[in-house]
Amino acid sequence: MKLATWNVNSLNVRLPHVLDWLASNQPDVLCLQETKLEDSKFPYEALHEAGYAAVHNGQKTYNGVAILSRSPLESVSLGMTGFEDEQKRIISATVGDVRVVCAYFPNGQAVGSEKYQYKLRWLEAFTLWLSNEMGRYPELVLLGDYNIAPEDRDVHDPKAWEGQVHVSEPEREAFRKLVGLGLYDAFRLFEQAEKAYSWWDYRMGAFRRNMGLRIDHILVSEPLKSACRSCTIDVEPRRQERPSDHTVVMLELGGL
DNA sequence: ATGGCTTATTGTATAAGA
Repeated sequence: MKLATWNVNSLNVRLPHVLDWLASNQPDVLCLQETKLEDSKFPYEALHEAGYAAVHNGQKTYNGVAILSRSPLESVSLGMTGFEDEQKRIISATVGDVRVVCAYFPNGQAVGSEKYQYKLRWLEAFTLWLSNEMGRYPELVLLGDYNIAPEDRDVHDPKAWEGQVHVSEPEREAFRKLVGLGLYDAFRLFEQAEKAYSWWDYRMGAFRRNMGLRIDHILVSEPLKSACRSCTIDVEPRRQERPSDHTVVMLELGGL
């Protein structure tokens, strides 16, 4: 079973990229973030023609998450309980025996800002909610744009980024608490090349110079840990014309 | 150098992303 996550930064703009990527890579599941579409504008038909069922939790202009799957998506749920939020950041569904949670974590804008406070509150509520979900669904995968680089090795220039949003200690602590529920960063289960990132700023030729952050992650629950066969970042989508600023992270699970 | 790109909005400048 092959699962992947991709913050597409507008599915309206990136639908051709997504269709190309699906055709080339044939994943079983693809999670999308920042679709920036109302549900009524979601391209169900084009994805169906490509062989994928889809569920979407979207809104105009901002946020929006979707799960695409070649096999049926069951027990779909939108958002999380215990946290009132207008922002559409979470969608979950069961595929086979695996619970798939697709999330677009808040950006946080700047340390100390209102959006940063919202990010920390959201993280606390999300961790509590996910803990309960893991009780209900032991085989769980959490894929998405976490907007947190968990360690300095996930940052191209840790000194320049020190204390900034995405790497600040409260955010990293929240990430560790999430992992502390009994999850594993699938990317770090395997030997990886140094300077592996999933996002690069559009400006300053950041991609060309590999000035990036690893902020898109796949966490797996304990019962799935031994099923992990590989976890890789596919930089190809970032090389294309008119790319998203994020690229794809992929997980292969065996024996499922 | 607080810029630098990209996207969306009933736009022609502003907000947001990371």
